[in-house]
Amino acid sequence: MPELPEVETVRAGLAKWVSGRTVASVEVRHPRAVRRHVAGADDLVSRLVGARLGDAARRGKYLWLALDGRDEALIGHLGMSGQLLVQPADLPDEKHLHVRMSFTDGGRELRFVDQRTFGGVMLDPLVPTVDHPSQFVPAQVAHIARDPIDPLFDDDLFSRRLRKRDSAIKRALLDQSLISGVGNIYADESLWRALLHGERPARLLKSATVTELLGHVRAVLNEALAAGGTSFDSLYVNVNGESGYFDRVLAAYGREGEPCMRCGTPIRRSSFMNRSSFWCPSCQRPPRLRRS
DNA sequence: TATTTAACCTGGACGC
DNA sequence: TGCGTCCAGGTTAAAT
Repeated sequence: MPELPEVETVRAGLAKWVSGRTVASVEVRHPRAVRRHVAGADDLVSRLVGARLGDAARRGKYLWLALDGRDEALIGHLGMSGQLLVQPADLPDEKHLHVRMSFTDGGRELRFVDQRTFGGVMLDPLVPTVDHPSQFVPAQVAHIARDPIDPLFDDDLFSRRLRKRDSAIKRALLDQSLISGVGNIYADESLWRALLHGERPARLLKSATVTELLGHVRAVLNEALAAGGTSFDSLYVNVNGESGYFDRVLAAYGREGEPCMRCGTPIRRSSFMNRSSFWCPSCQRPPRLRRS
């Protein structure tokens, strides 16, 4: 599942293979893949053809390529199963190929492939960021907080905002407007490392505990980034179609019934927000007062 | 206003 | 073999 390390791996691939190239043609094969481009597929195509793609940027799980000389960017979001692939034009179409983009140099195509179509691509105007107005992000990304490996991420601000939340810590970690880039997998891994149960109320955490947790979040993300991301079912791949291998070192996520790597207690799975949480009942003690 | 829930979607796993 | 059901989860509109 694409979280920050996976999206960053894809961004680096786009910077290498796509930035600086001029769009020759765009084929939208599935309208749902461009549903967030409100002006429609035809508008997306007409505005992209002839545009030169600039630097590849990312915030949280969103990535985008600014269009040279224009105040707008091509946004991509991978959702849960999206892939942005750079493929030879003569390679057969993928089963779930939804958008194909060719370039004037006649080189490899950019393809958006998505089994579950939660992701998509769109064009969006660039707007100044609230905290650093000299920086620009697409308008649809403006509400997304910086991610913890962003040099401009404000640790103190995050701690203050987190400890005002009247919700559980895991729910807060998944709130992209508070901290971006963390999904279900890395939230569970970070909480396991920090010895924190995900149902612990955020507002009762001490500042030092939040600082320690943030350190674990950063460590997990950086380790996953170095490994090229996580892969469980081949749904996540980089632009060349290769999978990461961070899943080999996951300590909690997906390990229900297996011994905790720290204490040997079987990892437990519990229902959380229509998905699952994995945690050690010995290392990560649930709060005494469960939320109703 | 702040927080929580449900819906979106497809294919693999599983039980019968 | 075939059918039905469950599950995975990022985002956001709708509900509370």
